[in-house]
Amino acid sequence: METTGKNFIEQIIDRDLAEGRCETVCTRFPPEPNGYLHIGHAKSILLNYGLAQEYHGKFNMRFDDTNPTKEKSEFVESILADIKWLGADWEDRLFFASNYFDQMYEAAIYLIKKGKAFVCDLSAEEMREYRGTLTEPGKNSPYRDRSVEENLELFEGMKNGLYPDGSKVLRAKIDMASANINMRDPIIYRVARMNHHNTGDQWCIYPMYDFAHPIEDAIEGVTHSICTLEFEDHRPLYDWVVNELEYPHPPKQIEFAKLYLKNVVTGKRYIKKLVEDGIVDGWDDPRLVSIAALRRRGFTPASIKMFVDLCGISKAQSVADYAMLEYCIREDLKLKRPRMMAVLDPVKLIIDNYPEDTMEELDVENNLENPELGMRKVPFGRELYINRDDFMENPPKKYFRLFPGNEVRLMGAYFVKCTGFEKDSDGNVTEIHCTYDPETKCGSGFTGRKVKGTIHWVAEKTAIQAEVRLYENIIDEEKGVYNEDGSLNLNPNSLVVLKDCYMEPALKEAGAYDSFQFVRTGFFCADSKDSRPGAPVFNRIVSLKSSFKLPKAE
RNA sequence: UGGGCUAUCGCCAAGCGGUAAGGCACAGGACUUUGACUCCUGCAUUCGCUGGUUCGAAUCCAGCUAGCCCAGCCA
Repeated sequence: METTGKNFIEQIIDRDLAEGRCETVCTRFPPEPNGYLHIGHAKSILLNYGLAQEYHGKFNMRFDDTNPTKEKSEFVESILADIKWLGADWEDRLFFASNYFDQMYEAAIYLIKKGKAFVCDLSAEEMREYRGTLTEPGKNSPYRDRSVEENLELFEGMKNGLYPDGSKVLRAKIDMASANINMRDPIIYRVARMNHHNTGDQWCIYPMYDFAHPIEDAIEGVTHSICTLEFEDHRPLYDWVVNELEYPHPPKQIEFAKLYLKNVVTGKRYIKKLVEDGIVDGWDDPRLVSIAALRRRGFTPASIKMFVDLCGISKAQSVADYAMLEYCIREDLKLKRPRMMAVLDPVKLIIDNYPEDTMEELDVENNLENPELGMRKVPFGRELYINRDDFMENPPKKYFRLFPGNEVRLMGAYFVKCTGFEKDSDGNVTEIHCTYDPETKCGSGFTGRKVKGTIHWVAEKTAIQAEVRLYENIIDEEKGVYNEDGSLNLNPNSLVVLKDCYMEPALKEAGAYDSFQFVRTGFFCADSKDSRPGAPVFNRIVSLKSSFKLPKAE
């Protein structure tokens, strides 16, 4: 389960430490508060936090809030809550890029004085024309050679609100002929009157990411600034900024591949659109893979950590199998939680030789693999519900659940032998009849004979009935969530499956029954909104992994 | 026809010149009060392709090919 070697980032850190480029390690997670976190962010959070732990360094939490139009306080709250839930601890180091606006402004002035930045009056369209294309170099702005004094005055004017939005920008003076478009005199400050969630109306100029980010890292003493692959082209600019600003211990940017999940909508942009279009109920809709949704559908922090570790860190574009995520939650829960019985798609089972009007309380182990979880009482009677697919009128070979003449074990109870069944006019099985053998009671030590099948059941009289919403993950990655014309490429009606469900009464004492976790494979899950730590799990959490397959017809 | 990055089993992923780890998935078998779990077993003569260097190459060199990212006053 553990990988043998260190990942490439650890190798870089080891080298930096060994060669004295840094003495300690400081990482950070710097989201823009413009949406909820999802499984991909979990990778970054756990990577950064894990590295800090591993090297006994620090992990900073920082909001990269330099573009107020998209940002909201609602998102900073949810992001903080999700990170806490995941278990990453920033201690007392919660920062906002917006708190560094003064220092960024000073840094810009420093650059102007060095002759490395200039105020440009080109319009956005003109700027685009001057920038050149991927294959052709750009050309210098006519404002590029303004004097330091003029630039200083103009920049101060920008800050003081002398110029309308979009009329002037501050640009780094680098190289308009660079093959890297990011180096073609990039904009580092813009004029924009926007209300900022943190600084209000204090500023009418805002720094751009490429200028702000390295400064934020440098101010905080971040040693390794880990981001995703699409920023590789920005690294030369990142380095340019920390160099020109002459920071004594410049931070280093390292890029790694994002995490994509097969058959699942990953990507904040799509998730956001699904939420905004009302296709899903909200950011925590269980069909999504936002952290909030994952939590609601019953995933644990440990399972997500395990998943991220299993996926590994590399620079190769990768799409993880959803099966891996499911493996992690099964693995995490199987020994920790009581496993209880429930019946979906119920059909009645009547034990003809069991006395009417009699109920008995059976003692059943909560988790066969972990006796420490204790026992519970499960009521048993003459009439039960079993899963419809646990019975077949004409079973194929190697079907060893219930069929006429066959004997199976009712889990935690007795052996029962099928004696017959009834159908309605449509041919649907309405009830199944059987007889039980009192000697075969569980725990009695009966060894007289064996059965191949064990099925789950719930006593009719005491069953808790509920409608369970099973959700199907949204999306087939190959087709995309949205078509090119913007229309939705999936049928919303197929996403939620309502199931009539009967559960054993012990669940009531264990908590609300909607905290019962139906973590299961096949892209289904149930809404576990109020899932508490330690909530029971569906007894067949693992057995549903591979349900009985019919032999292939020749 | 520009620049950057990537390429090892169906999916992740180690490997860093000495003769292809591991996990998921899958397939057999044993065990079994969950067709689960657990336990065995199998699963790349081969590392995108083609050449070259070398006693020896997934690892070095050259040339191809494929995929991803970049022309926001977004991050």
